Amino acid sequence: MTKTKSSRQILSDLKSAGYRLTQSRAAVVRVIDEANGWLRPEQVHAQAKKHCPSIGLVTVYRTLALLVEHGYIRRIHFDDKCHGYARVELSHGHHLVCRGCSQTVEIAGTEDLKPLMKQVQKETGFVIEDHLLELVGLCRECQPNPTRPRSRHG
Amino acid sequence: MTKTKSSRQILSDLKSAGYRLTQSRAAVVRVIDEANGWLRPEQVHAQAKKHCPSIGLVTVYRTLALLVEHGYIRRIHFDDKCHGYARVELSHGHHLVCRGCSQTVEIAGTEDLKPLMKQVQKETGFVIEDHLLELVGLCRECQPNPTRPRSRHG
DNA sequence: CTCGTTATTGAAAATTATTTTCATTATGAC
DNA sequence: GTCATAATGAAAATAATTTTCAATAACGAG
Repeated sequence: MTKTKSSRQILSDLKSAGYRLTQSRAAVVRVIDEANGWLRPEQVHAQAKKHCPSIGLVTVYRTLALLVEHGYIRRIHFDDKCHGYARVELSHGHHLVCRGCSQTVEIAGTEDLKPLMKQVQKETGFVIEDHLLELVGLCRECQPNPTRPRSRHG
Repeated sequence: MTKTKSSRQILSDLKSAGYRLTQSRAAVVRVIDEANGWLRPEQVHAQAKKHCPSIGLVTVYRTLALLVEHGYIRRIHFDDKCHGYARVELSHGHHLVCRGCSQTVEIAGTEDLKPLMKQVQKETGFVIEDHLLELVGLCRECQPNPTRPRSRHG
């Protein structure tokens, strides 16, 4: 249902909104658009440099914030201090994270949440616009060896 | 189903696991136990000081990490850099965040996710141990005035 | 196309949550 | 009580993110 906007469309939207159409912004938007999962700011920066070699990490942060602000992308939270960013459509996929090896799998099936959302809307009066589900567990390979890795804060 | 362990029980579990039973730890565990929602490390520290005036923020962090490690509490993520911690039982409640005023509401009803979890386990081979659902929307009060607040990164 | 205004940028400094280091303290076994 | 050592607190270190500010580039007017 929620159709992701193309790079071009996002840029033209921003232009209409009064923002200047800079190479840096084009680069970041393009990177996000072409990625098929979430990216950390550093990764966005690395990729964006290919299209706009002079772009700085600071501008990446600023552009990401702009895109979040305008609802084109969504911020994703992780256990360590790093955040990730993904196109809005992608962030709707559920997240399955392995506690053992940290691999992350995207799972479809937002449909299953519909009834829950409806119920919550009724009970709380909130209008729900977005959701993010993170499941944590052990993948097949880590199950025989469920060592709890001294999570990245050590 | 998931019954929260009492302060006392957690402490005695830790003792059995070979950890020393210090005043600092007792204080942190007690604070977490008495809170009826999530707390940021700073808040835990402030509360814990009432029971153990000498406790330092560093020890709070260490104790929280210990409790997470052993599965007594769960870390919760926020848009800004601050994390929150809550008893496991609480963290299983779903999270409803208002995009307008940032208020966060805990909602029960993990049951609705059971079928989804089962399906995912079957499809992916993961053993799912925990989950975190964040719903984002607008609360009743913010609905008439859906100004997007320059999210806390400014 | 050129010029001027001004939004945007990059680099470096600043900020802030969290972690590490290490000398000191307090817990628990004897 | 005494002792070995896990645990602590203070300060320094770290790392992601923001802010500052002079330099640059986008784009509307001419």
